Amino acid sequence: MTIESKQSSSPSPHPSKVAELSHFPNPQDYEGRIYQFWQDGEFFQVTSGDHRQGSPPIYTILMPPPNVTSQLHMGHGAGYSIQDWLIRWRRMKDGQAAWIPGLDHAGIATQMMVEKQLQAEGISKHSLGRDLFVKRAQQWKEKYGHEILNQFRAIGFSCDWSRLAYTLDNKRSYAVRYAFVQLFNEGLIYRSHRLVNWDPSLQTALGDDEVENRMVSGHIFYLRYPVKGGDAGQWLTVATTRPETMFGDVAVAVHPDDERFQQYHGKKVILPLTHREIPVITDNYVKQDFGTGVLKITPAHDPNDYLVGVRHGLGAIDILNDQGALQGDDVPKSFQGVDRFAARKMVVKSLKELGLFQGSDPHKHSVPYSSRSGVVIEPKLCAQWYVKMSGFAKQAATVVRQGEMSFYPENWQKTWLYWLDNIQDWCISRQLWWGHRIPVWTCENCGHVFASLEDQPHRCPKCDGQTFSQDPDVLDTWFSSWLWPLSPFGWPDDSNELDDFFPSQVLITAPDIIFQWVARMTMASLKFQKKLPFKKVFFVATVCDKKGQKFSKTLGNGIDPMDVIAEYGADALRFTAAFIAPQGGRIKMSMDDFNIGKNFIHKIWHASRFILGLCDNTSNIKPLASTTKNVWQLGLLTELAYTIDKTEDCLNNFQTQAALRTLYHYVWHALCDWGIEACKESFRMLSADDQEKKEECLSVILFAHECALRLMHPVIPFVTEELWGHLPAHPDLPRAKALCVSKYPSLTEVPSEPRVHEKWTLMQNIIQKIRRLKQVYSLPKQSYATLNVYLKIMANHRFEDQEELALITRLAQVGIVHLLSPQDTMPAKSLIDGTLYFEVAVEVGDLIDISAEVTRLSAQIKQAQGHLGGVEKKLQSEAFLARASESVVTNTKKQKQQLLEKIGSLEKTYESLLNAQDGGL
RNA sequence: GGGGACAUAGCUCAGUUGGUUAGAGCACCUGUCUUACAAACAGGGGGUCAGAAGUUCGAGUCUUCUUGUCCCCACCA
Repeated sequence: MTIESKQSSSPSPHPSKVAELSHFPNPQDYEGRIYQFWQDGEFFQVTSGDHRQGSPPIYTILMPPPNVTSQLHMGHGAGYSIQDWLIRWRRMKDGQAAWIPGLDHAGIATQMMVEKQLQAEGISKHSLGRDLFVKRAQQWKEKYGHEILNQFRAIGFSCDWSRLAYTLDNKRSYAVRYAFVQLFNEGLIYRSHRLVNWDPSLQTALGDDEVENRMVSGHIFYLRYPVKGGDAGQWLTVATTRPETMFGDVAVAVHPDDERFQQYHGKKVILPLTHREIPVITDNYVKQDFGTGVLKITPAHDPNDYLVGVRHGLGAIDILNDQGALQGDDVPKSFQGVDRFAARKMVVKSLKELGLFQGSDPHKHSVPYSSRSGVVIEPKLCAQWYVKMSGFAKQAATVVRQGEMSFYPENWQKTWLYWLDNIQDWCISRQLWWGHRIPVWTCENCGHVFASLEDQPHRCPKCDGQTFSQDPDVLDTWFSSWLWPLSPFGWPDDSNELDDFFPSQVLITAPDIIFQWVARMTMASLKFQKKLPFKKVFFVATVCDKKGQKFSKTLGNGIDPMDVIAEYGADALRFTAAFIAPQGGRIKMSMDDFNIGKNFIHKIWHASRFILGLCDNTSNIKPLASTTKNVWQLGLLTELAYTIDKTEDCLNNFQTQAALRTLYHYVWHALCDWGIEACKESFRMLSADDQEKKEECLSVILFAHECALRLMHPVIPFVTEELWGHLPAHPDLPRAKALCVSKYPSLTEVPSEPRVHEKWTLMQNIIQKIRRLKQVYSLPKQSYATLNVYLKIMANHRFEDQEELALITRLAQVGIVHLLSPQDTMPAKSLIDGTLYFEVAVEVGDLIDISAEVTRLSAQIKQAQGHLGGVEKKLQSEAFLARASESVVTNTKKQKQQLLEKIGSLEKTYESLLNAQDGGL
């Protein structure tokens, strides 16, 4: 079924087609109504299964599901606007396109928001209990999920709402369990006791990607550890940024070759404050020239020390509890329960009292922070679940190396490969309550540990036992996100939907989740479906404030899309976001920028008003094929054809900014500045009874205008849909029920003639030069209607048609334009300008003193001669003639000829001006 | 330390196999309420393309270095 055959049977969304458009577009008058119309028409819903009867596969884009932590910000607004642009474009082009909407439960981020909320209410999460806490989180999700969906509609996103998926709903949860169980049974998920990133505030392990390293100005402290059996005052001085971890020290290490410490090899030192004895070990890891050359080894609280500890079989002493306070048998009584930062000061103070503190130096170093809670991460030894990544990473790297998957901009490839080639296993367990519960069970009878697809397993696979305990932890939120290319389509059940929508065509997302999300989706799809989830990944720009700082809640520098919509309208938001978004990199955005979009909408609104006005007098609109097209008409249509061609080319390569600039130029300049203005003049020149010619004008301008609406619709859907409804249909542009499902203009449907376009451009240049002379020399306005203008054409275009000269005359607002042959002499007392292709003279007589023009003309001649000099030098160079391509040489020769002609003509004019000046004196 | 960039008009940025005299939007200046649009129209001014060297007949574009800014990854206690 083609779109065009769905002829209008539903009521129009518009109150009245003949109603005058208001003077100023007010988006609030129509945006809500239009969106309702789209929804009622179900225009964005995709019927799956259609394509298997011979239609092409469905063009699909997966929306990166926004977190339900809070409402959307302009970062979403900008990134999603681009997606909606592309999906609307494809829908109009192909007849079907699916944008799959979703919401992400955002495990840790949402849990934190709920905890904060509880804290504000004075409720502790533990007193509330797990079940009630999850209920609170669900309420949070309902509230913000609802708000987000409202925002989507307000911005005009054309998602297929019937396919809305949520990472924590039943189907998606089943997919998560299925994936987990499969990987578990294959041995790709395992449990391991090792050092993890611990967030003492949220009291959970974090993935490496949830840790943010910040440069901090701190101190490096020098602590003296007395040597066992040594003289009083004999000690080794260690350098550390974390004195409070000394109770967990298991050794001090020096470099084996460090001559300063040879005598201590094999000896022991006494840990101050606890009097525990620890060995002096040697390890190449120690840098002799850093600090004191003596390193304290604290395996339980430092990743590097951990490795040293493992190498030397030292064991580890954990001295911190889950909240980050000191605790344990090795911690002296007075330090028990003291927070790590308070303990730092206490240790320094105590050592000072003992004379074992040797001072401190300011020290800049990087400190890991939780990107969630913002507190300092504590490395902690504990058991967590991991996914073995090496196999996944290899595959994901290979597909990119072999060019099966590509990035826009492509430089992300290196980042991708570097990460995958150095990948660490993925820690997927979190000590949280909000998320997918880990489907691992322990049989209480035999102790067997197994993963289960069932909500509640019935019997132990090993001993038939019937009571089990489930792992209390939940999965990393990305463990559901990485299934996103599959889970919205019924996976893992055998599903036709999957055939329809998997793989999708392109992923459009922010570059900062390339590892967490993009890479892992690639891995999951390759693993579970043996296919890439998408072959192209387009990274949108990051939205920042004017200073280049990323929008953030804490800084309060963000822009709320709803504020933008209230002040400027959704179309202005979308247009502006697309217009200022660079290719990659960052968008520096401020509220004022949305005037760009607002102005454009204003412009297209008024163009429509004008054309609607023309339609009032003429009911008959001819097909284009039946019209004889004059220069501006064919010129405009050709420009339209170029625009269609270039836009398509840009969009295919995700060059959205170039595409939008092309469209902007067409609408504002080609259509409004030149097309409509020429159309007005044509109407004025035609006699009242020349109805046929007027109908031809109308046909062309209406066609060019409706194509503009169609071309712009994916970017500014509301205003174009609204205007489209007011304008009469053009016979060459069949209409569907709505603009959003009408056909996108295609090159083959637009008459074009490059030679005529060239001529129309030449005429525009001539008109601009004449206007320039009038204004630069401040000719009195009263004289305009009687000005004589002389025109020489050197380009290969003929101006025999009086209508064309008349059009120049009218658009340039002069009295009359006379055509001269290139050999003729320009009249005396005139102002001259031109290019290589033409020359114009505005005869001014004694209106103004032309001595200034004499000076300007001589400067012009000089400039042209300079240019000629350069060209001649090129042509005299044998190297140039020998090595430059033939077309370049030909062009250069042609250029030389044109320059010579121009200079000749200018000199002639110069002479006559001089004579006129003399004569006038 | 490793990697990725960026540096073009006052501001934000285009400039995709090197090829006429480098463009746009905003801002600025001048004129105009010309019956779609003053949120507009018409016109104008403004850039030794960060600096240096090299490759080339020819460099904003390619190579190297220098300077300045940003991002990512890793991390020395």
